Amino acid sequence: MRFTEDSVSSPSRVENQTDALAPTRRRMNIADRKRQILDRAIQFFAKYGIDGQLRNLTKELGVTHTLLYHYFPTKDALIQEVYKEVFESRWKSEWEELLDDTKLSPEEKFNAFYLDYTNTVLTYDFVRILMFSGLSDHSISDRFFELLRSRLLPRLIRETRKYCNRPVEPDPTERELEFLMGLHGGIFYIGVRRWIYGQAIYAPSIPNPEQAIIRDRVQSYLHSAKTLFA
Amino acid sequence: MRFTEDSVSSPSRVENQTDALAPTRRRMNIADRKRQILDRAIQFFAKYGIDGQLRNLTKELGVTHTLLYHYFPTKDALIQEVYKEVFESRWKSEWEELLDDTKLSPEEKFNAFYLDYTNTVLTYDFVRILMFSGLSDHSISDRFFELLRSRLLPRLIRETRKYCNRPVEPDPTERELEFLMGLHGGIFYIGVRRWIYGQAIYAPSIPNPEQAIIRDRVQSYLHSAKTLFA
DNA sequence: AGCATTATTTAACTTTTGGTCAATAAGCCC
DNA sequence: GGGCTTATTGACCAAAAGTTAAATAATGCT
Repeated sequence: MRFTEDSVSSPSRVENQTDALAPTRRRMNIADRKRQILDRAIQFFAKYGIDGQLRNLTKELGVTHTLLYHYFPTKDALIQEVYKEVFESRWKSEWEELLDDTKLSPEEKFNAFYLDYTNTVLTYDFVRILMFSGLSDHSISDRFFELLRSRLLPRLIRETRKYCNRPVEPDPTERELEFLMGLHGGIFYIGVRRWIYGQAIYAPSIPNPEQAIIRDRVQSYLHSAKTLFA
Repeated sequence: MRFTEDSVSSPSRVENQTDALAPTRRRMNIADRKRQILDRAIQFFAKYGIDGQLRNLTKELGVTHTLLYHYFPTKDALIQEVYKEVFESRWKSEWEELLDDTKLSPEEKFNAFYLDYTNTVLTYDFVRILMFSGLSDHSISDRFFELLRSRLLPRLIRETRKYCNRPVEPDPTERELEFLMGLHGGIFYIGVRRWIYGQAIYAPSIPNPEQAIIRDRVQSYLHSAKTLFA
């Protein structure tokens, strides 16, 4: 009922065709077709949620919904592959390298990391599918947060401490982590506002607004950490 | 398919009954029943989303799904009432009064407001239904954000400026608003983590953790605003 | 050109699910 | 306690939506 899928795009089969009139049909390479289905499924489920109907998804592709069963045994299997694709294949190992770089200052690292994180993760597909999956079963989204928790947060805390001229050794305290989550959540919320609540974020008066926003918040976070954990 | 509703609670009709054996049934006062349905519907749709099935909802109430149509003309009408209830009846006019209070310092106002806001708005029902509604059609959640934008944000910016000893008159700049949204989003993200991603927030090592977390972040926000907008 | 393979479609099945309506019975009034 | 009102139910409908199986035809190979 919700997530209406009325205005799906037309079949659009007439592409790269010599004869534009003939209803050019089928026979696509199996790997390409699977790839095409998966790509479209990501957009589709991001838009309509996992309750979106297969018949509408395939209508966007210009094929019959039964064709899906040639590539995925069940709808749920397709969705699992969508999750896998979105959550796992978007993780950048460069982030860890960046945060471990010895030539950058903590502030530079924070700025660079969160700018790239924003551009990579805070996309329409990612934010919405993460939200849909969390709402239905957070065991799926857990895998992504586990990466965050184990790979990124410790490094960000370490850099915070370096910025504050504090010793790096002991494990992050809960208070430190929560304070960091304030920054992190505030940035993630940018994606929520934009892609879920449909709010325009970009302030026209600010040049390069995304970067400026992050810069303000990072500076605030680091500066406050100095006084907060003194 | 998603949002499985298998483990719904049993009918549980045997309550406040003299004869516990007899399958005690029907005839509830019409206002009470409607109230009861609405309350349960809020919980239900918060848990399973608006695609949750009426038969499962009424199973939790111990009645047939057709009974709903005695109180609500259609499923959508019920959902609209759920939205109305969740979004409109939880708005506290006290928040505006609190922020306008002349006897409190800006910092006290921020702390008191966000603590109460957290306890009122960042509930299971509210956060999830806001998210579900945003994902399906943000025209609904817009109403809530409009309240936020027109009633709360200007006051929070005003208090920020007072804290910074800056003039209150001109309209909030986009940079100021975005910086405030960093705080606000970080706090809302507490609810997202807890109620959508199922993550435990509370740090056992911190006494009264919710208040402490907010205090840290508010102090950071205000303090940074001073240097940021100098 | 003809044939074999198999991607794709057509038709059909099944379950789910919102919704309707007549039948039933709980509670109230006299 | 008999009857009236109406809350509640049970049987049923139709459309939606996942899934299956057989039929069709595009493509590659020889």
